Amino acid sequence: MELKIETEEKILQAAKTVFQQKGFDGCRMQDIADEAGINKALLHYYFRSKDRLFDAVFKDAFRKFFPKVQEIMASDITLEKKLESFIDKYMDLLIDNPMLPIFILNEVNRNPEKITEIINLQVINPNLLFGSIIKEIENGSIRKLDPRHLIISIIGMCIFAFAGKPIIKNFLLNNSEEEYLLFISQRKKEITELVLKSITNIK
Amino acid sequence: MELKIETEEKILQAAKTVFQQKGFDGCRMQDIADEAGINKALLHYYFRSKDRLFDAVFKDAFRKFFPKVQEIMASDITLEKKLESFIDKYMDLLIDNPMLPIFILNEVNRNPEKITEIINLQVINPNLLFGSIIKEIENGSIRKLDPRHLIISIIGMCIFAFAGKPIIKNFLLNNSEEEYLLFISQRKKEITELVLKSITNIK
DNA sequence: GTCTATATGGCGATAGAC
DNA sequence: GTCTATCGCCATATAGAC
Repeated sequence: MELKIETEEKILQAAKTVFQQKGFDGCRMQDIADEAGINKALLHYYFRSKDRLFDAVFKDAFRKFFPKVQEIMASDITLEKKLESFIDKYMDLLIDNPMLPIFILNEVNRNPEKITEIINLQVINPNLLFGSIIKEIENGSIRKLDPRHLIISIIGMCIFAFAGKPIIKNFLLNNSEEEYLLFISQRKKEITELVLKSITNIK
Repeated sequence: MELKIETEEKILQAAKTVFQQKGFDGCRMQDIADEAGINKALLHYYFRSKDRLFDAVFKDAFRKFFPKVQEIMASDITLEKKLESFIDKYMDLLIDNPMLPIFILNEVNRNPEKITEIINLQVINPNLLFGSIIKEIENGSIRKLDPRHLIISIIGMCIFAFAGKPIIKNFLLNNSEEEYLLFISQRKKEITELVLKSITNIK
């Protein structure tokens, strides 16, 4: 029935919202039922247990956490453009899903074994990007650096602006939501500038 | 009595360990009692409630999360040396407390009001560092940039190496703990290099 | 498929003996 | 100060009517 599918989708959507907000341990099945506007028993009818419902949500979120960068990386633009494009797309993703980083990082640290299962589903090929970077190093067009560290640095700079929101807001921005939004809107440019400056080969 | 103090300290130590590992919601009073090698009722005898015990642990952790940088920033060394010294000390702190970032970030996001209470205890003066940076910009010795973004970038780069450990290990380092430790040991130098390159004023 | 009612277990907290 | 035993509640999960 269409109604069946609609309900299942409604549950997944509600679960996504509540799990991301409160985390697995802090979330109650009742919270999800309320958010979905249905009864608690229906959750178990569709997903059998809290764990299974969580898995469905988590796998989706985890996939999203790693943006589709294959097209960017495979394309024929300069490394600078690739990095700029990556930061641009990743920040957009985080703006739309501000709780995603803290959600993923938290669950993955509380339950590190889980990630090992998921990795099999998730075919990520960092070598495409790494190859791009190494080539530029050999060209001499950027300075010698470890591509893995560069990527981790970029992701860290993007993520912390969101995972650290309450801290940033309080200590740096007078606890003003408005100033925080402004800060986030500047962030793309600031990160891109920082990264591009940092990889230049001028001594 | 000395015994009293010893027990209280034992509880705090155990609570710190377990809360950081599992988070407030995922942690059970029984877990802490086990870790401390005492009875569950004793926890309530000393700290009355889970909330109060958590507050004691959290305040301590939060204070630690912001390293004492006053001396560094107030000293008479170059900005480059200041940043290098900050990264050095902060990374050392995180190496000793690898779960600290995910713990703080998680709790602060789940309960953003809490930070507003704590901020009153915590006198942080970012202006000391910011002033240092702004002066160098006016000197023309570093490029024009927003000091706030620079700091958030540095902290993000440091933190993500730890908060993202399971992900980094799995996707970048063949799930090898040994390689991860190596990666962390290189990280100080990589971040410092990246930061110092990024702020230079050469076009 | 969706609901109400309930079983079952676990957790925070307290009472009370020693 | 430290323990055992227990209360009272709340969360997951199921039974069963509609």
